[in-house]
Amino acid sequence: MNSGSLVEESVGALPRRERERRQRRRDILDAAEAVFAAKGFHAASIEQIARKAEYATGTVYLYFQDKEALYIELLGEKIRELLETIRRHVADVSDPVEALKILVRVRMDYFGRHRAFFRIYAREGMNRYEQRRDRWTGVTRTYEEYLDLLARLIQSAQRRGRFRKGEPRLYAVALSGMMIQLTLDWLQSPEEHAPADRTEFVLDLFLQGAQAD
Amino acid sequence: MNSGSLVEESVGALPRRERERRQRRRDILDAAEAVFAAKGFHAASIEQIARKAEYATGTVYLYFQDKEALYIELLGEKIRELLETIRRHVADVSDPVEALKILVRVRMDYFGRHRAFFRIYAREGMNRYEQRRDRWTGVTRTYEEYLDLLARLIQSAQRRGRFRKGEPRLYAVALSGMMIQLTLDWLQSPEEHAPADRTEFVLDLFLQGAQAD
Amino acid sequence: MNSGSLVEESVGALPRRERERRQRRRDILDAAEAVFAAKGFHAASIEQIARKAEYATGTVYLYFQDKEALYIELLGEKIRELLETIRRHVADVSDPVEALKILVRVRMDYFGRHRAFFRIYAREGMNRYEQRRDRWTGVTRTYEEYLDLLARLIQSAQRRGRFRKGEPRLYAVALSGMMIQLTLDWLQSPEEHAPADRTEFVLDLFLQGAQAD
Amino acid sequence: MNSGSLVEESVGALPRRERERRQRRRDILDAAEAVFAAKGFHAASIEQIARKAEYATGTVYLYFQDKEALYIELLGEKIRELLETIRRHVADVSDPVEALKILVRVRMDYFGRHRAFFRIYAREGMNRYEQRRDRWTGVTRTYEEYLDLLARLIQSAQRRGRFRKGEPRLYAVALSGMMIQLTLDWLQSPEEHAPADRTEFVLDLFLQGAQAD
DNA sequence: TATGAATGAGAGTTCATTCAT
DNA sequence: CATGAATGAACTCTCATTCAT
Repeated sequence: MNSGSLVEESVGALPRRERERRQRRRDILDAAEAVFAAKGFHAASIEQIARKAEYATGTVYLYFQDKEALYIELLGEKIRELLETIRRHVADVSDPVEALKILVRVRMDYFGRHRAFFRIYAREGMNRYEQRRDRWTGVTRTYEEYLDLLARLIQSAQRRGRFRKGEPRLYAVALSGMMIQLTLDWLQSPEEHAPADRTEFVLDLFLQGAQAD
Repeated sequence: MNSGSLVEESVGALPRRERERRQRRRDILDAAEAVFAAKGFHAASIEQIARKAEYATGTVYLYFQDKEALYIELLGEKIRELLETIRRHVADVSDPVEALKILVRVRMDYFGRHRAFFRIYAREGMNRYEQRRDRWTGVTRTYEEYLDLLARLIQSAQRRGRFRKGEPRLYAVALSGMMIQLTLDWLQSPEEHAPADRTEFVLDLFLQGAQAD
Repeated sequence: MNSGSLVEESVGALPRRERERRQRRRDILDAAEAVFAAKGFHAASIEQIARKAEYATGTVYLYFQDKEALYIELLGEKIRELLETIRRHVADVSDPVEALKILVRVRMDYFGRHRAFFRIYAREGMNRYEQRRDRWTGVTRTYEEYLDLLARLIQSAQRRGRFRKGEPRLYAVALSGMMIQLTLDWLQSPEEHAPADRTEFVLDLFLQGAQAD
Repeated sequence: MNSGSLVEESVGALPRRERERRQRRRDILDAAEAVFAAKGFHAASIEQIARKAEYATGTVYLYFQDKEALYIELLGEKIRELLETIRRHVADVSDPVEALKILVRVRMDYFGRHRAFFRIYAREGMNRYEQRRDRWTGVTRTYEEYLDLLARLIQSAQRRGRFRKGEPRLYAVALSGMMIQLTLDWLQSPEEHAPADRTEFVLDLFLQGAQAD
């Protein structure tokens, strides 16, 4: 029993080394999120990020190749997380309109809880810095997957006669735009309304706008 | 004749000095628009802007206090221009829904024709750099005026029973978000659709979404 | 007369702007020579060079693309100067052995007077830093021209039966090696001998070594 | 048996601890030779050397005080080795001219077989980095011993009337310079000649150059 | 004793801004 | 006024060295 537990010490968990390594990456990513959100890519400095994460400048470079790589990884991770959260919530829902409602709620909620990330996403989101555009393919692809998911739900609703005709991608983009702008506006205003209000507002507007006559 | 021309030199026009001064400002603003649009605020350099405008670096500083001031003035001017164009078109239209249609068309058209500006507006638009937030009040105010105009039209339509209830400002923001995102998407995609298509798409979606039952 | 002199003000000379520009380049090159000689390429810093030349760091970059470009230009210029000095002295000398004597004397003298340069030349001389090897072609070519000149004189002496057979380039390289090493040794020793002594020593050794039996 | 092996463990050899210690030093020195030769002192990094030797970065510092100490020790060891090889070959040769021939052949051969070392020796050889010149005394002294050996052979030949008069050290330095430069040139050229050719070339040139009339 | 992650000083380079001409 | 060379602070990134494990 004892020896067994000794053996199993790291079963089901990562070895300490790797665990710590990931923690530090996390620390840096979190600090980067805050700083990038506050200042944007260029105005943010590696030293600020390092200081905020309570590491030395050089340490950042042990975990990320350079400033842009850190930025991309941050964005990619967050978008992936959002996409996966949405997928999880939508997975078992067969009614596409119902699924859309859930998607909008999850997304508005996610943005409400990750304001720092949202600032980056909305304001500098798909900006590309430097020359190496290939580095961005991962992020771009994830973003496209998210749009595809939205578009497929809309298409599905159209086929069932619930939504009227029209290019599904355009509906997806328009819906996305409403959510982004309403969240941005909410972030800047002195929190009059709860973000939940805006969620239902978006849903009402979009669902009536898209519904079949 | 001679004396006449002497007198008329500055009749109905600004004195030469002032005229030239404005022309130079214009040159610089135009160059700045192109360069900021292509590279974003930080990556753009004053020297590039000056060279593009065919002036020396130092000259820029005779017309604008610093880089940020130039950026803000450019943005403010463009938004003001947009707002005034909209106002002109909407002025004599008494039906608020009709006015809204015109507003959307004018705005989508404006963005379609001022892509350089739109890149700035959408991507870095409301980003503030530096600490001095007060500098931005002018731009912010103009932007708010534009949103107010939108909101008032919506409120007007609500009062006439054409639109259903709901915070007018939220409708305004949502409509704005759709337009921005659809234009952005159009800028990045390989021009499948004409932007005009997207204009009518936005109108259909919004008007049905907002209409009273 | 007066007006004539006014017109001729810059005849036969460079305009002030260009003159000053060259002077500053000179200042920087001179400072770079001293610093590179004392520390070698890597250990020398742009800031040291700038400070020595009494300019700001950034100024160096107005005249040279980067650190390596400055280094290459410095080396190239000096070697070119040496080559031209030699050519000038040798031009009218028809006897190849006599020309060789002059060449050796000029070169030893040049090194004696440009010790800083010599340190660079001898110790790090043909080292290439960074990846861009093409940048070096100019310098390399000039150096090869110098070796060719040496080799041609030797070949000429061989044809006249003054020197014995053997690959002229090897004689050139060997002679070059003697001069370099003797100068290096002289630089490090407490100036016992005048460098002129070493010049005659090299000549005696080489000419007897190479002479036909 | 057991006790025997226990006893013999360190018979005729160093204790295991010390043996291992020396082995590690060797490993590191060998790796350092390759890396320094390929990149030069500054561009080489301790981490590269450690990785090449298959140790961790920190381990290098258990065996050498710092980067410069490692560099100096490497150089010193190699020069010592060369000096000893020469001494061994020359020890029993009574004719100084014969001994010189052997010396040149051994040295050219040594350089041909230790190109990595030669690159260091010739290109950065006597460069000193940092301020602490005293660290270099060991290397310098060994180098001087080598030059002395050369000079003594020459002096000996002079006394026997085989070589003409002249400062023996200058002959030594000149001979050294020829060898260095010819080897360098050979390293850079597309191996036309075998290095052995150059060895005989050096001997011919020097011996005839130095011989008494 | 060996490890290798963390450190942080220091390097090269850029560019907003100033100012003598 | 217009110019554009000079400035120097600030930034990204590297790497010799240290030290907890």
